[in-house]
Amino acid sequence: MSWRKDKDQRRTERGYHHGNLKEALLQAALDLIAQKGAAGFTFADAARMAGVSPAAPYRHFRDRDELLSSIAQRGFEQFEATLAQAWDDGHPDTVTAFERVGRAYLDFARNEPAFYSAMFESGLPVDGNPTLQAASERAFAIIRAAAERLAALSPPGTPRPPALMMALHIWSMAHGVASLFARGDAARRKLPMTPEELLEAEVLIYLRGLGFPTDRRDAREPEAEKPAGPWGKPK
Amino acid sequence: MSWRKDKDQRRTERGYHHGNLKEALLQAALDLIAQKGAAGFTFADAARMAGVSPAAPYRHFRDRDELLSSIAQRGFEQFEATLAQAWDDGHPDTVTAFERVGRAYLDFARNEPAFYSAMFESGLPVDGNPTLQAASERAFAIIRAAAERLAALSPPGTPRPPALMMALHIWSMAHGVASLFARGDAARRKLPMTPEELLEAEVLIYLRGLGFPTDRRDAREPEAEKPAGPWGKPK
DNA sequence: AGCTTCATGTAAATAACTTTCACATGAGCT
DNA sequence: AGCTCATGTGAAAGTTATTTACATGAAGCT
Repeated sequence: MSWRKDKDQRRTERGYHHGNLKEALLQAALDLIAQKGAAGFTFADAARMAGVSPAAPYRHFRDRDELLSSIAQRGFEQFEATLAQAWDDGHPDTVTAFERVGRAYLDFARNEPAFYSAMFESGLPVDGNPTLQAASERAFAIIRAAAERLAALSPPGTPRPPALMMALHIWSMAHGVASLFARGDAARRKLPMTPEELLEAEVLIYLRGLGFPTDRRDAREPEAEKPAGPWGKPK
Repeated sequence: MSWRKDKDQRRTERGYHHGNLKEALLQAALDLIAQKGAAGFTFADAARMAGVSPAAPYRHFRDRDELLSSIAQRGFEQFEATLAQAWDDGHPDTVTAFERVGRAYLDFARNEPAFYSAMFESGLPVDGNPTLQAASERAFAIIRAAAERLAALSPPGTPRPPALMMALHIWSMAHGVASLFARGDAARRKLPMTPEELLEAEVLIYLRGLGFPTDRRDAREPEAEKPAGPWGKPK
Protein backbone atom coordinates (compact mmCIF):
# COMPACT_ATOMS: atom_id res chain seq x y z
CA MET A 1 0.00 0.00 0.00
CA SER A 2 3.01 2.19 -0.13
CA TRP A 3 2.52 3.13 -3.74
CA ARG A 4 -0.71 4.92 -3.24
CA LYS A 5 -2.25 6.48 -0.17
CA ASP A 6 -5.84 6.05 -1.16
CA LYS A 7 -5.22 2.78 -2.88
CA ASP A 8 -8.28 1.13 -1.43
CA GLN A 9 -10.51 3.96 -2.41
CA ARG A 10 -9.12 3.94 -5.90
CA ARG A 11 -9.41 0.19 -5.98
CA THR A 12 -13.05 0.54 -5.11
CA GLU A 13 -13.51 3.04 -7.88
CA ARG A 14 -12.02 0.94 -10.61
CA GLY A 15 -11.74 -2.58 -9.23
CA TYR A 16 -8.72 -4.81 -9.30
CA HIS A 17 -8.20 -4.37 -12.99
CA HIS A 18 -7.62 -0.97 -14.41
CA GLY A 19 -9.33 -1.62 -17.69
CA ASN A 20 -7.26 0.68 -19.83
CA LEU A 21 -3.89 0.80 -18.20
CA LYS A 22 -1.81 0.95 -21.34
CA GLU A 23 -3.49 4.11 -22.49
CA ALA A 24 -3.44 5.57 -19.01
CA LEU A 25 0.28 4.95 -18.78
CA LEU A 26 0.98 6.54 -22.12
CA GLN A 27 -1.03 9.57 -21.13
CA ALA A 28 0.64 9.79 -17.74
CA ALA A 29 4.08 9.50 -19.28
CA LEU A 30 3.19 12.21 -21.75
CA ASP A 31 2.19 14.54 -18.95
CA LEU A 32 5.27 13.74 -16.93
CA ILE A 33 7.63 14.21 -19.84
CA ALA A 34 6.02 17.52 -20.62
CA GLN A 35 6.61 18.57 -17.04
CA LYS A 36 10.00 17.18 -16.17
CA GLY A 37 11.55 16.32 -19.49
CA ALA A 38 12.23 12.97 -21.09
CA ALA A 39 15.12 12.34 -18.73
CA GLY A 40 13.17 13.17 -15.61
CA PHE A 41 10.20 10.93 -16.07
CA THR A 42 10.17 7.62 -14.24
CA PHE A 43 8.28 4.43 -14.78
CA ALA A 44 7.21 4.44 -11.15
CA ASP A 45 5.78 7.92 -11.47
CA ALA A 46 3.66 6.92 -14.40
CA ALA A 47 2.37 3.92 -12.47
CA ARG A 48 1.55 6.10 -9.49
CA MET A 49 -0.26 8.58 -11.68
CA ALA A 50 -2.31 5.78 -13.19
CA GLY A 51 -3.09 4.47 -9.71
CA VAL A 52 -1.44 1.08 -10.03
CA SER A 53 1.52 -0.64 -8.44
CA PRO A 54 5.04 -0.07 -9.78
CA ALA A 55 5.07 -3.54 -11.28
CA ALA A 56 1.88 -3.19 -13.26
CA PRO A 57 3.38 -1.31 -16.23
CA TYR A 58 5.55 -4.32 -16.98
CA ARG A 59 2.46 -6.12 -18.20
CA HIS A 60 2.26 -3.60 -21.04
CA PHE A 61 5.81 -2.46 -21.72
CA ARG A 62 9.01 -4.46 -21.55
CA ASP A 63 10.70 -1.60 -19.76
CA ARG A 64 10.93 2.13 -19.47
CA ASP A 65 12.53 2.44 -22.89
CA GLU A 66 9.72 0.64 -24.62
CA LEU A 67 7.24 3.06 -23.14
CA LEU A 68 9.38 5.92 -24.36
CA SER A 69 9.58 4.34 -27.80
CA SER A 70 5.83 3.95 -27.92
CA ILE A 71 5.46 7.62 -27.21
CA ALA A 72 7.99 8.55 -29.85
CA GLN A 73 6.14 6.28 -32.24
CA ARG A 74 2.85 8.02 -31.63
CA GLY A 75 4.65 11.31 -31.79
CA PHE A 76 5.91 10.61 -35.27
CA GLU A 77 2.48 9.49 -36.37
CA GLN A 78 0.87 12.60 -35.02
CA PHE A 79 3.69 14.67 -36.47
CA GLU A 80 3.09 13.13 -39.87
CA ALA A 81 -0.62 13.84 -39.63
CA THR A 82 0.03 17.42 -38.60
CA LEU A 83 2.46 18.04 -41.42
CA ALA A 84 0.21 16.33 -43.93
CA GLN A 85 -2.70 18.49 -42.89
CA ALA A 86 -0.58 21.61 -43.14
CA TRP A 87 0.70 20.60 -46.54
CA ASP A 88 -2.81 19.84 -47.75
CA ASP A 89 -1.42 18.51 -50.97
CA GLY A 90 -0.07 21.91 -51.85
CA HIS A 91 -3.30 23.89 -51.78
CA PRO A 92 -4.10 26.59 -52.49
CA ASP A 93 -0.62 26.99 -53.92
CA THR A 94 2.69 25.33 -53.40
CA VAL A 95 4.53 28.14 -51.67
CA THR A 96 1.71 29.01 -49.31
CA ALA A 97 1.30 25.38 -48.35
CA PHE A 98 5.02 25.06 -47.89
CA GLU A 99 5.12 27.93 -45.47
CA ARG A 100 2.25 26.36 -43.58
CA VAL A 101 4.30 23.20 -43.17
CA GLY A 102 7.12 25.20 -41.64
CA ARG A 103 4.82 26.79 -39.13
CA ALA A 104 3.29 23.41 -38.37
CA TYR A 105 6.75 22.08 -37.56
CA LEU A 106 7.32 24.82 -35.03
CA ASP A 107 3.83 24.53 -33.65
CA PHE A 108 4.33 20.87 -33.05
CA ALA A 109 7.62 21.45 -31.25
CA ARG A 110 5.92 23.96 -29.01
CA ASN A 111 2.52 22.43 -28.49
CA GLU A 112 3.71 18.87 -28.05
CA PRO A 113 6.92 19.20 -26.10
CA ALA A 114 6.56 15.72 -24.68
CA PHE A 115 6.27 14.11 -28.09
CA TYR A 116 9.04 16.26 -29.43
CA SER A 117 11.30 15.28 -26.54
CA ALA A 118 10.62 11.62 -26.97
CA MET A 119 11.14 11.86 -30.71
CA PHE A 120 14.27 13.94 -30.91
CA GLU A 121 15.83 14.44 -27.50
CA SER A 122 15.45 11.19 -25.62
CA GLY A 123 18.54 9.52 -27.03
CA LEU A 124 16.50 6.54 -28.19
CA PRO A 125 18.22 4.20 -30.64
CA VAL A 126 16.07 5.24 -33.59
CA ASP A 127 17.81 2.96 -36.01
CA GLY A 128 17.50 0.02 -33.66
CA ASN A 129 13.74 0.17 -33.93
CA PRO A 130 12.47 -0.43 -37.48
CA THR A 131 8.91 0.53 -36.61
CA LEU A 132 10.05 3.80 -35.16
CA GLN A 133 12.37 4.50 -38.03
CA ALA A 134 9.58 3.83 -40.49
CA ALA A 135 7.29 6.23 -38.67
CA SER A 136 10.02 8.84 -38.70
CA GLU A 137 10.51 8.38 -42.40
CA ARG A 138 6.81 8.68 -43.12
CA ALA A 139 6.83 12.04 -41.40
CA PHE A 140 9.84 13.16 -43.38
CA ALA A 141 8.15 11.93 -46.52
CA ILE A 142 5.66 14.78 -46.21
CA ILE A 143 8.45 17.30 -46.33
CA ARG A 144 10.02 15.41 -49.14
CA ALA A 145 6.81 15.35 -51.14
CA ALA A 146 6.43 19.06 -50.66
CA ALA A 147 10.00 19.65 -51.76
CA GLU A 148 9.33 17.48 -54.79
CA ARG A 149 6.48 19.71 -55.83
CA LEU A 150 8.48 22.80 -55.14
CA ALA A 151 11.41 21.53 -57.17
CA ALA A 152 9.08 20.90 -60.07
CA LEU A 153 8.27 24.59 -60.05
CA SER A 154 11.92 25.48 -60.41
CA PRO A 155 12.06 28.40 -62.83
CA PRO A 156 13.01 27.46 -66.36
CA GLY A 157 16.52 28.36 -67.32
CA THR A 158 17.98 27.45 -63.96
CA PRO A 159 19.27 24.01 -63.08
CA ARG A 160 16.63 22.05 -61.20
CA PRO A 161 17.66 21.34 -57.62
CA PRO A 162 17.46 17.76 -56.38
CA ALA A 163 14.25 17.49 -54.39
CA LEU A 164 15.77 15.22 -51.77
CA MET A 165 18.47 17.73 -51.05
CA MET A 166 15.92 20.50 -50.81
CA ALA A 167 13.87 18.44 -48.41
CA LEU A 168 16.88 17.76 -46.21
CA HIS A 169 17.75 21.42 -46.22
CA ILE A 170 14.30 22.54 -45.26
CA TRP A 171 14.08 19.87 -42.62
CA SER A 172 17.35 20.95 -41.07
CA MET A 173 16.22 24.56 -40.99
CA ALA A 174 12.93 23.75 -39.34
CA HIS A 175 14.57 21.39 -36.90
CA GLY A 176 17.35 23.82 -36.09
CA VAL A 177 14.99 26.69 -35.43
CA ALA A 178 12.65 24.51 -33.41
CA SER A 179 15.43 23.05 -31.29
CA LEU A 180 17.28 26.26 -30.67
CA PHE A 181 14.56 28.84 -30.41
CA ALA A 182 11.14 27.33 -30.01
CA ARG A 183 11.54 25.12 -26.97
CA GLY A 184 11.84 25.55 -23.23
CA ASP A 185 14.48 27.91 -22.00
CA ALA A 186 15.90 28.21 -25.48
CA ALA A 187 12.74 30.07 -26.40
CA ARG A 188 13.82 32.79 -24.01
CA ARG A 189 16.81 33.85 -26.04
CA LYS A 190 16.10 37.37 -27.03
CA LEU A 191 15.33 37.21 -30.71
CA PRO A 192 14.64 40.08 -33.04
CA MET A 193 11.66 38.09 -34.32
CA THR A 194 9.49 35.08 -33.55
CA PRO A 195 10.76 31.62 -34.45
CA GLU A 196 8.02 31.47 -37.08
CA GLU A 197 9.18 34.65 -38.72
CA LEU A 198 12.77 33.54 -38.44
CA LEU A 199 12.07 30.26 -40.18
CA GLU A 200 9.87 31.78 -42.82
CA ALA A 201 12.52 34.33 -43.73
CA GLU A 202 15.16 31.62 -43.76
CA VAL A 203 13.19 29.43 -46.11
CA LEU A 204 12.28 32.31 -48.38
CA ILE A 205 15.87 33.41 -48.70
CA TYR A 206 16.85 29.83 -49.40
CA LEU A 207 14.21 29.44 -52.07
CA ARG A 208 15.26 32.68 -53.62
CA GLY A 209 18.77 31.28 -53.70
CA LEU A 210 17.37 28.47 -55.81
CA GLY A 211 15.89 30.95 -58.22
CA PHE A 212 12.32 30.94 -56.96
CA PRO A 213 10.36 34.14 -56.94
CA THR A 214 9.69 34.87 -53.29
CA ASP A 215 6.65 37.06 -53.24
CA ARG A 216 4.49 34.49 -51.49
CA ARG A 217 2.44 33.70 -54.57
CA ASP A 218 2.58 30.43 -56.39
CA ALA A 219 5.63 30.44 -58.59
CA ARG A 220 3.46 29.67 -61.58
CA GLU A 221 1.79 33.00 -61.27
CA PRO A 222 3.55 35.94 -62.83
CA GLU A 223 5.21 38.45 -60.57
CA ALA A 224 3.18 41.60 -60.18
CA GLU A 225 5.48 43.73 -58.09
CA LYS A 226 8.95 43.72 -56.63
CA PRO A 227 8.94 41.96 -53.27
CA ALA A 228 10.16 43.94 -50.30
CA GLY A 229 12.45 41.09 -49.29
CA PRO A 230 12.15 38.42 -46.64
CA TRP A 231 13.32 40.63 -43.79
CA GLY A 232 11.06 43.57 -44.44
CA LYS A 233 11.45 46.83 -46.28
CA PRO A 234 14.78 48.55 -45.87
CA LYS A 235 14.33 52.03 -44.47
CA MET B 1 34.82 -1.95 0.04
CA SER B 2 31.88 -2.77 -2.11
CA TRP B 3 32.49 0.06 -4.54
CA ARG B 4 35.76 -1.23 -5.79
CA LYS B 5 37.21 -4.72 -5.74
CA ASP B 6 40.85 -3.76 -5.67
CA LYS B 7 40.22 -0.74 -3.52
CA ASP B 8 43.21 -1.42 -1.31
CA GLN B 9 45.52 -1.85 -4.20
CA ARG B 10 44.27 1.34 -5.76
CA ARG B 11 44.48 3.04 -2.40
CA THR B 12 48.11 2.01 -2.22
CA GLU B 13 48.72 3.41 -5.65
CA ARG B 14 47.29 6.81 -5.00
CA GLY B 15 46.88 7.08 -1.23
CA TYR B 16 43.83 8.19 0.64
CA HIS B 17 43.53 11.36 -1.34
CA HIS B 18 43.08 11.20 -5.04
CA GLY B 19 44.97 14.35 -5.81
CA ASN B 20 43.04 15.39 -8.86
CA LEU B 21 39.58 13.99 -8.42
CA LYS B 22 37.66 16.86 -9.94
CA GLU B 23 39.47 16.49 -13.24
CA ALA B 24 39.26 12.73 -13.07
CA LEU B 25 35.50 12.93 -12.55
CA LEU B 26 35.01 15.31 -15.44
CA GLN B 27 37.02 13.05 -17.67
CA ALA B 28 35.18 9.96 -16.49
CA ALA B 29 31.83 11.61 -17.03
CA LEU B 30 32.90 12.67 -20.48
CA ASP B 31 33.80 9.09 -21.36
CA LEU B 32 30.60 7.73 -19.91
CA ILE B 33 28.41 10.27 -21.68
CA ALA B 34 30.16 9.52 -24.94
CA GLN B 35 29.38 5.85 -24.42
CA LYS B 36 25.92 5.81 -22.95
CA GLY B 37 24.53 9.23 -23.61
CA ALA B 38 23.87 12.11 -21.27
CA ALA B 39 20.86 10.35 -19.83
CA GLY B 40 22.68 7.11 -19.19
CA PHE B 41 25.61 8.37 -17.22
CA THR B 42 25.46 8.08 -13.45
CA PHE B 43 27.28 9.85 -10.70
CA ALA B 44 28.16 6.53 -9.13
CA ASP B 45 29.68 5.27 -12.35
CA ALA B 46 31.93 8.28 -12.61
CA ALA B 47 33.06 7.77 -9.02
CA ARG B 48 33.75 4.11 -9.70
CA MET B 49 35.72 4.93 -12.79
CA ALA B 50 37.81 7.41 -10.82
CA GLY B 51 38.38 4.80 -8.13
CA VAL B 52 36.69 6.60 -5.27
CA SER B 53 33.62 6.02 -3.13
CA PRO B 54 30.18 7.11 -4.36
CA ALA B 55 30.16 9.98 -1.88
CA ALA B 56 33.48 11.48 -2.92
CA PRO B 57 32.16 13.41 -5.94
CA TYR B 58 29.99 15.48 -3.63
CA ARG B 59 33.12 17.22 -2.40
CA HIS B 60 33.52 18.69 -5.86
CA PHE B 61 30.02 18.98 -7.33
CA ARG B 62 26.79 19.82 -5.56
CA ASP B 63 25.03 17.06 -7.42
CA ARG B 64 24.85 15.21 -10.70
CA ASP B 65 23.44 18.23 -12.50
CA GLU B 66 26.31 20.45 -11.50
CA LEU B 67 28.75 17.97 -12.96
CA LEU B 68 26.74 17.95 -16.15
CA SER B 69 26.68 21.73 -16.19
CA SER B 70 30.42 21.86 -15.73
CA ILE B 71 30.83 19.65 -18.73
CA ALA B 72 28.46 21.74 -20.79
CA GLN B 73 30.36 24.80 -19.67
CA ARG B 74 33.65 23.39 -20.86
CA GLY B 75 31.96 22.21 -23.98
CA PHE B 76 30.83 25.70 -24.87
CA GLU B 77 34.28 27.06 -24.15
CA GLN B 78 35.89 24.46 -26.34
CA PHE B 79 33.21 25.00 -28.95
CA GLU B 80 33.92 28.71 -28.95
CA ALA B 81 37.63 28.09 -29.35
CA THR B 82 37.02 25.65 -32.17
CA LEU B 83 34.74 28.04 -34.03
CA ALA B 84 37.06 30.96 -33.44
CA GLN B 85 39.97 29.02 -34.84
CA ALA B 86 37.94 27.99 -37.85
CA TRP B 87 36.79 31.54 -38.42
CA ASP B 88 40.35 32.84 -38.09
CA ASP B 89 39.07 36.37 -38.29
CA GLY B 90 37.84 35.78 -41.80
CA HIS B 91 41.11 34.79 -43.40
CA PRO B 92 42.01 34.27 -46.15
CA ASP B 93 38.61 35.52 -47.24
CA THR B 94 35.22 35.83 -45.66
CA VAL B 95 33.39 33.14 -47.57
CA THR B 96 36.12 30.54 -47.24
CA ALA B 97 36.40 31.19 -43.52
CA PHE B 98 32.65 31.03 -43.21
CA GLU B 99 32.52 27.61 -44.78
CA ARG B 100 35.26 26.49 -42.45
CA VAL B 101 33.12 27.51 -39.51
CA GLY B 102 30.28 25.37 -40.78
CA ARG B 103 32.52 22.36 -41.08
CA ALA B 104 33.91 23.05 -37.62
CA TYR B 105 30.39 22.98 -36.23
CA LEU B 106 29.76 19.54 -37.68
CA ASP B 107 33.18 18.29 -36.68
CA PHE B 108 32.55 19.31 -33.13
CA ALA B 109 29.20 17.55 -33.04
CA ARG B 110 30.85 14.40 -34.33
CA ASN B 111 34.18 14.46 -32.56
CA GLU B 112 32.88 15.59 -29.20
CA PRO B 113 29.57 13.80 -28.81
CA ALA B 114 29.80 13.98 -25.05
CA PHE B 115 30.21 17.73 -25.01
CA TYR B 116 27.55 18.13 -27.64
CA SER B 117 25.12 16.00 -25.64
CA ALA B 118 25.75 17.93 -22.47
CA MET B 119 25.42 21.22 -24.29
CA PHE B 120 22.35 20.62 -26.38
CA GLU B 121 20.64 17.40 -25.45
CA SER B 122 20.86 17.06 -21.70
CA GLY B 123 17.81 19.14 -20.92
CA LEU B 124 19.81 21.39 -18.62
CA PRO B 125 18.16 24.66 -17.61
CA VAL B 126 20.48 26.80 -19.72
CA ASP B 127 18.80 30.00 -18.76
CA GLY B 128 18.92 29.13 -15.09
CA ASN B 129 22.69 29.17 -15.19
CA PRO B 130 24.14 32.60 -16.05
CA THR B 131 27.66 31.27 -16.41
CA LEU B 132 26.52 28.61 -18.82
CA GLN B 133 24.36 31.00 -20.75
CA ALA B 134 27.25 33.42 -21.06
CA ALA B 135 29.51 30.67 -22.38
CA SER B 136 26.83 29.69 -24.86
CA GLU B 137 26.51 33.26 -26.02
CA ARG B 138 30.24 33.66 -26.43
CA ALA B 139 30.23 30.68 -28.77
CA PHE B 140 27.33 32.10 -30.74
CA ALA B 141 29.15 35.43 -30.87
CA ILE B 142 31.67 33.84 -33.21
CA ILE B 143 28.96 32.99 -35.67
CA ARG B 144 27.47 36.39 -35.21
CA ALA B 145 30.78 38.13 -35.85
CA ALA B 146 31.22 36.11 -39.00
CA ALA B 147 27.73 36.99 -40.14
CA GLU B 148 28.47 40.61 -39.44
CA ARG B 149 31.42 40.53 -41.78
CA LEU B 150 29.47 38.67 -44.36
CA ALA B 151 26.61 41.12 -44.18
CA ALA B 152 29.05 43.95 -44.74
CA LEU B 153 29.93 42.37 -48.05
CA SER B 154 26.35 42.43 -49.15
CA PRO B 155 26.39 43.38 -52.82
CA PRO B 156 25.58 47.02 -53.50
CA GLY B 157 22.14 47.62 -54.87
CA THR B 158 20.51 45.00 -52.69
CA PRO B 159 19.09 45.70 -49.25
CA ARG B 160 21.60 44.71 -46.59
CA PRO B 161 20.38 41.81 -44.48
CA PRO B 162 20.43 42.17 -40.69
CA ALA B 163 23.55 40.41 -39.47
CA LEU B 164 21.84 39.02 -36.39
CA MET B 165 19.17 37.40 -38.47
CA MET B 166 21.77 35.94 -40.78
CA ALA B 167 23.67 34.58 -37.80
CA LEU B 168 20.54 32.96 -36.40
CA HIS B 169 19.76 31.45 -39.76
CA ILE B 170 23.20 30.01 -40.22
CA TRP B 171 23.23 28.71 -36.68
CA SER B 172 19.92 26.97 -37.15
CA MET B 173 21.14 25.33 -40.34
CA ALA B 174 24.34 24.08 -38.76
CA HIS B 175 22.52 22.91 -35.67
CA GLY B 176 19.79 21.23 -37.65
CA VAL B 177 22.18 19.36 -39.89
CA ALA B 178 24.37 18.39 -36.94
CA SER B 179 21.45 17.15 -34.85
CA LEU B 180 19.67 15.30 -37.59
CA PHE B 181 22.45 13.90 -39.70
CA ALA B 182 25.81 14.08 -38.00
CA ARG B 183 25.17 12.27 -34.72
CA GLY B 184 24.77 8.72 -33.55
CA ASP B 185 22.14 6.67 -35.30
CA ALA B 186 20.89 9.74 -37.09
CA ALA B 187 24.12 9.68 -39.03
CA ARG B 188 23.00 6.39 -40.53
CA ARG B 189 20.14 7.88 -42.48
CA LYS B 190 21.02 7.29 -46.05
CA LEU B 191 21.94 10.65 -47.43
CA PRO B 192 22.82 11.54 -50.98
CA MET B 193 25.80 13.46 -49.58
CA THR B 194 27.82 13.96 -46.43
CA PRO B 195 26.51 16.28 -43.75
CA GLU B 196 29.35 18.65 -44.57
CA GLU B 197 28.36 18.81 -48.21
CA LEU B 198 24.73 19.14 -47.25
CA LEU B 199 25.42 22.08 -44.98
CA GLU B 200 27.77 23.76 -47.37
CA ALA B 201 25.24 23.60 -50.18
CA GLU B 202 22.52 24.84 -47.87
CA VAL B 203 24.54 27.85 -46.77
CA LEU B 204 25.63 28.64 -50.30
CA ILE B 205 22.09 28.60 -51.59
CA TYR B 206 21.04 30.75 -48.67
CA LEU B 207 23.79 33.27 -49.33
CA ARG B 208 22.90 33.35 -52.95
CA GLY B 209 19.36 34.11 -51.87
CA LEU B 210 20.77 37.16 -50.16
CA GLY B 211 22.41 38.25 -53.35
CA PHE B 212 25.92 37.02 -52.66
CA PRO B 213 27.97 35.61 -55.46
CA THR B 214 28.49 31.97 -54.57
CA ASP B 215 31.57 30.89 -56.39
CA ARG B 216 33.53 30.26 -53.23
CA ARG B 217 35.76 33.29 -53.72
CA ASP B 218 35.64 36.33 -51.52
CA ALA B 219 32.73 38.45 -52.62
CA ARG B 220 35.03 41.40 -53.04
CA GLU B 221 36.76 39.62 -55.83
CA PRO B 222 35.19 39.87 -59.26
CA GLU B 223 33.47 36.84 -60.68
CA ALA B 224 35.59 35.06 -63.25
CA GLU B 225 33.19 32.40 -64.40
CA LYS B 226 29.68 31.22 -63.94
CA PRO B 227 29.44 28.93 -60.93
CA ALA B 228 28.08 25.47 -61.54
CA GLY B 229 25.73 25.82 -58.61
CA PRO B 230 25.84 24.51 -55.08
CA TRP B 231 24.61 21.04 -55.94
CA GLY B 232 26.95 20.33 -58.79
CA LYS B 233 26.69 20.58 -62.53
CA PRO B 234 23.38 19.53 -64.02
CA LYS B 235 23.86 16.81 -66.58
C1' DA C 1 59.39 17.47 15.59
C1' DG C 2 54.69 18.08 17.43
C1' DC C 3 50.21 20.15 16.88
C1' DT C 4 46.30 21.98 14.49
C1' DT C 5 43.39 22.63 10.70
C1' DC C 6 40.90 21.89 6.76
C1' DA C 7 40.13 19.97 2.33
C1' DT C 8 39.19 15.58 0.71
C1' DG C 9 37.61 10.67 1.29
C1' DT C 10 35.03 6.84 3.44
C1' DA C 11 31.15 4.22 5.54
C1' DA C 12 26.84 3.73 6.53
C1' DA C 13 22.11 4.97 6.19
C1' DT C 14 17.81 6.59 3.89
C1' DA C 15 14.79 6.94 0.13
C1' DA C 16 13.49 6.24 -4.61
C1' DC C 17 13.57 3.59 -8.89
C1' DT C 18 13.94 -0.66 -11.91
C1' DT C 19 12.98 -5.08 -12.59
C1' DT C 20 11.65 -9.86 -11.44
C1' DC C 21 8.78 -13.47 -9.50
C1' DA C 22 5.37 -15.95 -7.12
C1' DC C 23 0.76 -15.28 -6.20
C1' DA C 24 -4.09 -12.99 -6.53
C1' DT C 25 -8.17 -11.47 -9.13
C1' DG C 26 -11.79 -11.53 -12.02
C1' DA C 27 -13.57 -11.18 -17.01
C1' DG C 28 -14.82 -14.03 -20.58
C1' DC C 29 -15.62 -18.59 -22.36
C1' DT C 30 -17.50 -23.35 -22.05
C1' DA D 1 -20.25 -23.42 -12.09
C1' DG D 2 -15.63 -24.01 -13.39
C1' DC D 3 -11.44 -22.82 -16.17
C1' DT D 4 -8.03 -20.03 -17.93
C1' DC D 5 -5.43 -16.24 -19.03
C1' DA D 6 -4.56 -11.45 -19.07
C1' DT D 7 -3.76 -8.15 -15.76
C1' DG D 8 -2.47 -6.53 -10.99
C1' DT D 9 -0.22 -6.96 -6.38
C1' DG D 10 3.51 -7.63 -2.85
C1' DA D 11 7.76 -8.39 -1.76
C1' DA D 12 12.52 -8.71 -2.76
C1' DA D 13 17.07 -7.80 -4.91
C1' DG D 14 20.08 -4.66 -7.03
C1' DT D 15 21.26 0.41 -8.23
C1' DT D 16 21.50 5.15 -7.68
C1' DA D 17 21.28 9.81 -5.38
C1' DT D 18 22.24 12.14 -1.45
C1' DT D 19 23.29 13.10 3.46
C1' DT D 20 25.86 12.69 7.73
C1' DA D 21 29.25 11.47 10.95
C1' DC D 22 33.79 10.19 10.99
C1' DA D 23 38.79 9.35 9.02
C1' DT D 24 43.05 10.82 6.79
C1' DG D 25 46.88 13.36 5.76
C1' DA D 26 48.98 17.61 3.49
C1' DA D 27 50.23 22.22 4.73
C1' DG D 28 51.33 25.51 7.92
C1' DC D 29 52.46 27.06 12.47
C1' DT D 30 55.20 27.00 16.69
